Amino acid sequence: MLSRRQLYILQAIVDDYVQTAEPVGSRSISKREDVDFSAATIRNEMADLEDMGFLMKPHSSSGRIPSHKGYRLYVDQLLNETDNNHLGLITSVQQLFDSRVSEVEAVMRKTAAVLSEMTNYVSVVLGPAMSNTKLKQLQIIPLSTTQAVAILVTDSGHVENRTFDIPHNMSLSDLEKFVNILNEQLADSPIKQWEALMSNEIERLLRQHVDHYEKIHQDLSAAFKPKVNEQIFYNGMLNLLAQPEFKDVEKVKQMLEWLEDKKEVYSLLNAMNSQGLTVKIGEENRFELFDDISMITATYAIDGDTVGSIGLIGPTRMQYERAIQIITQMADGLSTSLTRLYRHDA
Amino acid sequence: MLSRRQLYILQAIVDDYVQTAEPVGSRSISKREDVDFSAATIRNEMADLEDMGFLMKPHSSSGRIPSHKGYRLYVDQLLNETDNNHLGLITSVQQLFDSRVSEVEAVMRKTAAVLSEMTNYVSVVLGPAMSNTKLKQLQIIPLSTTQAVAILVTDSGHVENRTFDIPHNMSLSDLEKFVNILNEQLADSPIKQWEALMSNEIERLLRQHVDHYEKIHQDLSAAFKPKVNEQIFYNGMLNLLAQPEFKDVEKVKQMLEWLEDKKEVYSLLNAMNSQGLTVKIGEENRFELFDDISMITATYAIDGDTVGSIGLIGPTRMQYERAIQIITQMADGLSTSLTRLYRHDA
DNA sequence: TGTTAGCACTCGAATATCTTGAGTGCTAAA
DNA sequence: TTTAGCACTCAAGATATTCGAGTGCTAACA
Repeated sequence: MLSRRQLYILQAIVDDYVQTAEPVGSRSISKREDVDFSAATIRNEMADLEDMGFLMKPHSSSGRIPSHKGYRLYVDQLLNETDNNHLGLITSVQQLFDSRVSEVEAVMRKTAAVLSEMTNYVSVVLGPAMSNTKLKQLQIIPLSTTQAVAILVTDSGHVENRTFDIPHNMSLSDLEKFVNILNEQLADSPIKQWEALMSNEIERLLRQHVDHYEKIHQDLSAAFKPKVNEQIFYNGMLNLLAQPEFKDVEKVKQMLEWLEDKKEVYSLLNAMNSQGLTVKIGEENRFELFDDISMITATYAIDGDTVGSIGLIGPTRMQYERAIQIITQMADGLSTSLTRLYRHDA
Repeated sequence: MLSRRQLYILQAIVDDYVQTAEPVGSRSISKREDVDFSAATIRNEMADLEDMGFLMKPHSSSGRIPSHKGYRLYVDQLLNETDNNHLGLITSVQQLFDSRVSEVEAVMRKTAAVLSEMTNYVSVVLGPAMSNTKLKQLQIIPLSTTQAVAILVTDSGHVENRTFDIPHNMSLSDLEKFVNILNEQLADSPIKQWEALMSNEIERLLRQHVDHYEKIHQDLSAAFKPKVNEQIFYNGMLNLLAQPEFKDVEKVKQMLEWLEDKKEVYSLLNAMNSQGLTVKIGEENRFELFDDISMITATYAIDGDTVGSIGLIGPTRMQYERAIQIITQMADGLSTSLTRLYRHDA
């Protein structure tokens, strides 16, 4: 068990290092006002903390930097004690959501923007999983004799559209019939049940009422399949470049490559989905490449159901306290905002 | 006027330097098979070329590199002479457009992706100016008693949607009337004329048939105003990082910042809009920051009318010949593909 | 007159050497 | 248990050294 003093020293080192990105020496700590023990004492404590694995030295005669284990302790134990309410932040976050943005996508984008702007880290926002939304209306608008647009509107106000070629042997009235049937049958059923519904009754109905159904089905099935994949929004990648840990172009490249491959980010974020606030430090992360990168995630909910998550990516040397405050606030605000947006059944 | 031999040497230097990014010395040129004059001769010629401003030395005892003027000459005179048809390229570019992608946005994205993949430079694609497209249909789909989605479909198959709050004092039947009037009046008129139309007859009609028009107008005008601003698609920013001219993080940062501010890129691309193929070398560019960056742009057209442009951004030390070939092909393919997409009046 | 070989000279880049100072660990005394 | 003191370490920065690719110039040659 760590003594009060040891905790103090660990905290001091993390705080210092987070700010300066330089190893922290015993003297610099002993100079603090509220420290009444000497540098030598601190050195002894440091040595102990190092033995326990909370600190490291970049080289044998340098100051200490926190190890991952050190950060972990800091985040888990030292942060909880601190006051979690810097009022300035809260209000400014809440303002964002009060300005009643009414498109889901706009809200997500804005969230990402604010998140990265406030923290100077990279923000990732995973759009809400739409699997529970229901079809509100399906609409076909012909553009010409050969092409038409299919428009899917969900009860959340999410709109998807796809241009498609009208199959040769399909008349306009056929098309209308086709759409009507789909509309009647699928309206108000959750998108995730479509596949199942489709293959049963509906298929029978269609086959019965629409000529050349088989052929048409092939051509159109793609157009009417909603993409359920949630979108990912980034913001503030440039912030990363300002950090000294990215002074090497090669690393920047790796990082950007990793971010560009959204699949990876997606699965990482998704994995955190049921866990509320999460702090992954350094190699705890899946992405082994980045030893000195941490990631904080938080989830947001609609009507109490967790539907997505937002994240912050920064150096392990991160302002955890501030970042956690901000991301928590954002997640809360996002939840409120989305719940309001989705609640049409008033 | 430059002699044949001087042109040859200039070309050799550009070609070499483009590949290696290292200053080119006289000996390395004299070693070429088709060179039957000595290094000393080349040195003399080089000195002359330098006097004329086509070459530079990074320092007094190094090999030569092309100056902007040198690149300019290379692009303007030396490239035109060469065979412009490496068959391999052309077919592979054309294939892309044969695969009948049917969403405009998808085509633009794909264009950007292919462009950067083939060249290893950054590609910029400016979406087609939609000012000539016409409204096909305007549709309102209520989500609840308080919210609805407005959907605009243009004759090009472009769909835009916006969620909005239904004004308190507006009944559903009012809303329907409202939409019907707009539909009747605006259908088949080009989007750019909307503003004008709106403020005249239509406003009168609306005022006549819809209660509380003034108040409603305020709330809804935003929802029905199409954003005409063309989209910008990038691709291949990572390619840049591989270039030695970007080994400095600071510069990478500047570049990404510049690209992120789409306004600038937009205006630059837009300025090129009426000029077909364009090659801007180094400081000829508006963006003075980047002395060693070149930009190639080409325009594409729908039915013969230029509607947008695509660009490639790379180091001044660029494979101009190849890049020009590729971008030209892409622009052509894009024109064909879009013309086909927009031509519904068959 | 144009071309070439030869040679002294230049200068960046890579490498080695020196210096400095922040920081440590250990010891011995308070 | 704490602290002062001191020898020791090592990265980082400053200087010096070496190396070689490349130049310009001169003089000889065709």
